[in-house]
Amino acid sequence: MRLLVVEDEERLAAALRRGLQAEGFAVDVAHDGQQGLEMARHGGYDAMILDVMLPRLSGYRVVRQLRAERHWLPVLMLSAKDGEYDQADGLDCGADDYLTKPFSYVVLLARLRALLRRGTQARPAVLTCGDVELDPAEKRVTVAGEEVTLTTREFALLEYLIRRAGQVVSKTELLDHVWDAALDTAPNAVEVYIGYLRRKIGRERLETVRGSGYRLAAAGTGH
Amino acid sequence: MRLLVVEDEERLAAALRRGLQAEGFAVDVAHDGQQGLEMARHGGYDAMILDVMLPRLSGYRVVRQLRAERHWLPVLMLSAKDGEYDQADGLDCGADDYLTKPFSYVVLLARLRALLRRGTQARPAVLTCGDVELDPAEKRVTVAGEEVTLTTREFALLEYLIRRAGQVVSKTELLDHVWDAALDTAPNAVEVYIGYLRRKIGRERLETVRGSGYRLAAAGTGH
DNA sequence: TTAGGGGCTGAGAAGGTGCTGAGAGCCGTA
DNA sequence: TACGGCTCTCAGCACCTTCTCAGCCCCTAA
Repeated sequence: MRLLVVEDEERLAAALRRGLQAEGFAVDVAHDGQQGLEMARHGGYDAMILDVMLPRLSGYRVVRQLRAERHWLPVLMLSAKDGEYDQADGLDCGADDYLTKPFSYVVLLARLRALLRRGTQARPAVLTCGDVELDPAEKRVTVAGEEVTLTTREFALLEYLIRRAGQVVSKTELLDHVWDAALDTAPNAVEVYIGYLRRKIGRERLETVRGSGYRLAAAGTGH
Repeated sequence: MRLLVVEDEERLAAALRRGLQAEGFAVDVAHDGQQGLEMARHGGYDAMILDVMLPRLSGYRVVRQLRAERHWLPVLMLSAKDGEYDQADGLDCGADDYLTKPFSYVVLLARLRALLRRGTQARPAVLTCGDVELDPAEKRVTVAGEEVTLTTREFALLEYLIRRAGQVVSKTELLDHVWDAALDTAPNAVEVYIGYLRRKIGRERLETVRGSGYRLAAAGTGH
C-alpha cells in the first residue's frame, strides 16, 4: 500500500512518515499543495493524507482539482481548524474523510484502514453494462458504440438501473429514486418509461421480472 | 435517496427524521437493533445511520451481522462514548464512518453526503444447496448451472426451503411464511406449488416426509 | 387384503400484472 | 400564436399467476 502525505509542518510530516512506515505502508511526502497535486495526478497511490492549510494551493483546492480530473483516490483530510463548517466543506468538496488536529494516531490509522478497505473503484466516470455505456457527467449514452439520445427522465431511469445492473429493481424503488418522492406518480408511468427505454436501447437488454420489477441484463449473463 | 435511522432516543430520532426529511431524504426509523437489522436486511436503503448503544442488539453487532450477510449499504455510526478506541472498533467492525455524540447536524449531513457519493458496491449473498443456487437480490435461480425461471410464489417457496435446507419444513410453516398470513389458503396450495417446483428444479431435489412436511435435499445427496 | 388418510396433479375460474396507443397538459422556441 | 418535445394518465388488451376442486395414487396399519 502506497500513501501520499501532503503536509507542510516538518515535524508532523516526519512523524506521519515514520509511523505509517512502521505499519508497513510505503510513504511519500509532499510539502505544498501544488507538489501534492502533481504527485497525486501521477497516480500509483492507494490513498492520500492531505492537510487543509498548505502553501501554494489549499487542501480543498487539491481535492477539487483531482476530482474534476476524475482521479478518485481516497483522500483523508487533516485540519487545524475545528469549526464544523470546515468539516462540511472538506467533505463536500470531495474528500472521503476528515480529521481534526490534534488527532489521535489510533484514530488516523483506523480511518485510513476503513478508507483503504473501501477502495478506489467507487466512482467510475462511465457506467457500463454489457455494450451499454452511460456517462453521468456528460449525459451521454451509447449502445453497441452507437450514440442514443434519451430524455432527462429516460436517462435518470437508465442511470439508476445501470448502477444496479444485474439486480432486480422494483417499480416502487424506481418511483422513489428516479421520480420525485414528493409527487406521487402512478406506477404505470414506470411501465411507460420502461417501454420507451426498450425501444431506444433494445428490447432484450431490459428484462421484466414479473411481480418484482425490472433488471438490466448484466454483462456476460449466460442465456 | 432513502435512509434508515436506528436510534432509540425518541427525541434524537424525531429530530433526525425531521431534519433529514427537510433535506429531501426519505427516512425510516427503527427503535432497536433487532428491528434495524431486519429493516436494513430488507434493503431499499441508500445509507443507514446507526446508534451504537441500542436495546436488544448493539450497533456493532448490527453492522457485523449485515456485513456477514453481504449487505454493503453505507453505515454511519453514532456513539455517546468518545474514547478513541471505540472509534477504531466501530470502523474496524465494518462501519463506513463514525460520529461522536453530541455531534453537529451540519457535520452529520456532510458526512452522510460523502457516504452517499461514495455509493454502495453491493454484492448480496447467494443461497446454495447442492447444485441449486438462489440469488435473492437478482431473483435468479440456477440448477446445475442452468437458469430456471420461477414465478414469485415459487421463488418465495424455494427461498424459504433453501434457507432451511436439509430440515423438514411443515406445510403450516410454509403457509405461515411463504403465503400471506392474513389470507387463509388451503394447505393443498402448498402441495400444488411443491409440484410446480419439482417440475422446474428436478423431482429428486425436494423430498416429501410423509405426515411432516418437505425437505430440500442437502448438499452431497448423490451417492 | 382392504380401508382410510395423506399427497399429487390436471383442469379451469378469477383476478392480477404489464404493455401499448392515444392524448392532455405544460413549457420552451420560432 | 403555433409548434414540437417531454411527461404523465388513461383505458383496453393479452397473458400470466394463483388458487380451488375433484379425482386418483400410494402408503400404512389393522
